[in-house]
Amino acid sequence: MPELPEVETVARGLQRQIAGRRILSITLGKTDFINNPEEIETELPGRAIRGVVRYGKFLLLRLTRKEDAEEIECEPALLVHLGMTGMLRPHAPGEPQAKHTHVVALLDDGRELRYIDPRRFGRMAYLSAESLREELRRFGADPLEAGLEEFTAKISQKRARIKALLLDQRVLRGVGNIYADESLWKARIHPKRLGARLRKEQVVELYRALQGILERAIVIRGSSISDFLDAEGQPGEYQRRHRVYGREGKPCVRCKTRIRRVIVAGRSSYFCPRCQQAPRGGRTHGSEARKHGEERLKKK
DNA sequence: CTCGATCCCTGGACGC
DNA sequence: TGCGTCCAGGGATCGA
Repeated sequence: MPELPEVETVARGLQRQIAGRRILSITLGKTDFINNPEEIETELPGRAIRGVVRYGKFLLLRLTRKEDAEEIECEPALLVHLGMTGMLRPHAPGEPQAKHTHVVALLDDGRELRYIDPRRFGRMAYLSAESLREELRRFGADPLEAGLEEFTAKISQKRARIKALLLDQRVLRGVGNIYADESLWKARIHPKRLGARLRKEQVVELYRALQGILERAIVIRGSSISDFLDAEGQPGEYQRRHRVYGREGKPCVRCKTRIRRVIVAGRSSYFCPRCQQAPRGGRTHGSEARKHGEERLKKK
């Protein structure tokens, strides 16, 4: 499942592999995950891929054409979200086409840039420079670029659960379920704690944990779960370093307590019930606070 | 503002 | 071996 480290890995690989190549033609398969398939077909051929960068969990392929002015400002781009199972990488000429190949771009060196996505949870859109700017405005700070002050402000002003905040792309862009759980475990914070109720030191811990984990994961090319491969067809290694994600019932590597799984923000959330203390009281039905309140009423 | 529920989609795991 | 069923999950959307 491509999150920030996986998408970063793919972006770097694509940059190495296809930057500078010109697109000769486009062949589309299923297009229900593409905003504007007609424009992809008409606008991409003839354009060169100037560069590939990551933006949150998106891949941004900057496209250029001789007629385009020199300034990057007016260059259009292809925005790609890999969803759960999306893969984007160049294939050698004649390599058999995998099932669920939905977009094929023939490059000027004979290779084919193919988008493969069995579940089609991915997204693709061809955007003008202007609509691209507008689109990207909706997202929060990059967790690797954000300073501690910005991170603290984003987290401690919200009353939502910390797990929901980490997953919310308007708050921070690029964090997904795996790295949210791993960071919370490392910082010893329960996923249901409210952002605004975290102590300052906990926010600092979380900030460091998140950055450290993301950076480490990028170095070893991300986590390969459900067949994730990067732009060079290589799997990542970070899944071997998962401390909580997917480890329900197994002992916490810090304290041996069984890892538990709960649903937070609609996602499986793995945590250690001992290292990551559940919030007191809270507003989940029948809380301690309410019971005390009722008792006090009876006394009076 | 924040929540949960629902939908999208397919492959893989599991039970019989 | 072959069914059927359930589940995974990012994001959009909707109603509470």
